[in-house]
Amino acid sequence: MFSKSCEYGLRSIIYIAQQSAQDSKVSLATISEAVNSPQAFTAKVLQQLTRNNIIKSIKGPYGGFVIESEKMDTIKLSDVVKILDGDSIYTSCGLGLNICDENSPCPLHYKFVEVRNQLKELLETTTLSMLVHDMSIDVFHLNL
Amino acid sequence: MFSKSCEYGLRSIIYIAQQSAQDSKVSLATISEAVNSPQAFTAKVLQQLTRNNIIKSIKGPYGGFVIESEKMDTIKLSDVVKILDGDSIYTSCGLGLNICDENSPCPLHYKFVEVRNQLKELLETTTLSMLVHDMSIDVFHLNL
DNA sequence: TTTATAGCGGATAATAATGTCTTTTATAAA
DNA sequence: TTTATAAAAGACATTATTATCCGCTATAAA
Repeated sequence: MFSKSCEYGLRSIIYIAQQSAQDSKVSLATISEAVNSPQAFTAKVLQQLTRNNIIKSIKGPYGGFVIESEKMDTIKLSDVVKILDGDSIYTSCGLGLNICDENSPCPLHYKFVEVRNQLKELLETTTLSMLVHDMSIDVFHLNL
Repeated sequence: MFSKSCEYGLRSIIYIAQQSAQDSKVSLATISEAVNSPQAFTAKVLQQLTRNNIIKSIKGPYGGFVIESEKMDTIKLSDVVKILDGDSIYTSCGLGLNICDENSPCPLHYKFVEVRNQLKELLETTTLSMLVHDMSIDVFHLNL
């Protein structure tokens, strides 16, 4: 479904969001430990999210990553996916055709559109604050 | 979504099904031309489908690939996907976790299950005969 | 101001996916 | 039986993805 970069990015950002909601910033080491992802590789992913103003990085001792609280309910999962994987998962043809739309559909087009749209809907309607507030951390995990 | 192998495999098998329905077998060269896929690579994919008894290959002059007519309505798209990509697309966690189910869900689990199930449903309920009979070849294409 | 810390950036390595080429095997037709 | 044809099989090449390493930069605390 998603690339490893995107999987690590999504897990990381959900974790950072949970921690930022409690006013605690988290280091790369803490994040990669918490979401069970390779540290150096995760660093690259977080750099991309930082450059794109999704998260804020703080250098130096006691540094780490945070998400500013006012951004929590504007950042959607689709923003993260778009940065890390592009939006081809929910725009491109299931059979891999370059041209496939209403006007010139592949045999699976109409059925595929439904699946794609449901995924798109899911990613575009889920904000970080929803993931932080609607879910108890006891029930939902990020690291197995 | 799917690997290139799987995309080529699906396009090829739909094309072979359409031709077999008209009692004409098709060569690798014809197939890769018709579905716009790299010939040698497509050969490997078709070999896998042959070994798994999805299609039948005929060697020698005037040889090629066919699908036996009685198989047309038992072969589902999910069979092809399973052989070429496994079934992880509609079984595995969106965040890439190894353990993620009802008992131990990731934060996206319940929403993801819906998308996965819709995809699963699509692949498991679409047979080759459906794709051959319900669709005019004039409207639906396989090669752009 | 010095020092230790933690993220940044670039280079490099390992692995997997994608794609090609060449030889062998089966077979239909002459 | 010979010959031409087309798929099978295995080796090889290329590219993309995933992953690691190291020196650099910023910064908080002593």
